[in-house]
Amino acid sequence: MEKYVQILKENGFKITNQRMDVLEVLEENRKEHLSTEEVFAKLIEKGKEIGIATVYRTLQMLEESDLVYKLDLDGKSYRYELVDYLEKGKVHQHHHLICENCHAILEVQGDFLDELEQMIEKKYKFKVMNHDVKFYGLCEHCKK
Amino acid sequence: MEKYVQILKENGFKITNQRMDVLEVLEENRKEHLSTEEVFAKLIEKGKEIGIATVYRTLQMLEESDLVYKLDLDGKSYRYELVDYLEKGKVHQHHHLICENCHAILEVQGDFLDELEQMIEKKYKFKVMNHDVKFYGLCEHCKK
DNA sequence: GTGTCTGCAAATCTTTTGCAACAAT
DNA sequence: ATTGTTGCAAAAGATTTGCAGACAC
Repeated sequence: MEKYVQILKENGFKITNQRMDVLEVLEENRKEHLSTEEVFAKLIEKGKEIGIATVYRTLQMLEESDLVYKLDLDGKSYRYELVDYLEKGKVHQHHHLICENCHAILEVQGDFLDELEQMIEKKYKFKVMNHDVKFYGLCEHCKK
Repeated sequence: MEKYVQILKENGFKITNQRMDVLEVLEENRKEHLSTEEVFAKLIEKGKEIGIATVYRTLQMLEESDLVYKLDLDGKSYRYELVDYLEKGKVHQHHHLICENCHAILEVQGDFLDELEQMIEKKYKFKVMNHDVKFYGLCEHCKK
C-alpha cells in the first residue's frame, strides 16, 4: 500500500481518507474487476463515509496515475482493478467454475489459460491484457 | 430471414416494419455485436423511421425469442448479435477477444476451448454446460 | 494559509415505462 | 374488430460538473 501512496504524492495528489478507503477496497478485491457502483457499495458496507461522486473522481484519478487498470469493455462503462506492482507484467488470473446448482465458485489454476493465451496471441495477433473466463455447469457434488 | 419471421409468428409476435428493419440491420452486421444505440444509429443512417424506445424493446423481444444472443459484457450494458440458425448445434460458442482501444470484438474458434473444457472436466470433475469467455487487450492494429 | 478535495445538488446522458394513437392479423 | 405495437414524453437510473465549505500539507 506504501507504493500507491508514494506514487500519489509524487504526482502531486493529496492523501485523503476517501482515497485510502478506495485503495483499500481495491486491494481487498484484487481479483475482481469492480465497477464504480460496486466500489461505492463495498465502501458503504464497510461503514465508510463517502459520496458517490468522489468514488467516480477517485477511480478516474487513480487511472490517470496508472495505479488502477481501467477495463474499457464497450466504450460506455468501465471496471477497475488495482495494478499489481509486485507481480509485474502479468495483470491478473481470474477464471471461475460456477456451479449452477449450488452456486459454488471454484477457481481454475492459470496454467491452462496461459497456454490458451499464448495460442491466441500467436494465432490472432491479439495482445491479451486481461481476461474474464467463466464456465457454468455442475460441480463434482451436484453432478450426481 | 424467413426463419426469423417464422419464429416470431410462432411466438405470437406481429411482423412490423420496425422489427424487420432491426433484423435487417442485425443481419447486415452479423459479426459486429452492436449496442442498442448503434443499432438505432444505423437505422437512422438508412433513413428508417423508428423511435429509440422501439429499438430497446425490439432487441429485448428478440433476445427473449432466442433470435439474438445478448452479450453481457459487464452486467450493465449489452451488445446483440443475430443467432445463426444455419450453423446448427453450436448456439453458444461465444468467446471473444475485446480490444480495449478500438472496441473491436474478434471471435475465437471453438477448438481451443473444447480442449480446455475437457481438461477442466477431467481435472476439476466439473461438468461444463456453458461458458462465458472474454479476453481483453489490444488487437493487431492497436498493439502498435 | 493556500490550493486541493469533498459532498451536495443540479445537469447530463442512458434506459425504461405509461399511455393514446396506430397497425397487423 | 381485436390485440399488440409504436412514438412520445415523462420517469428512473447512471455519470458528470459547479460550487461552497472542509481538509491536507
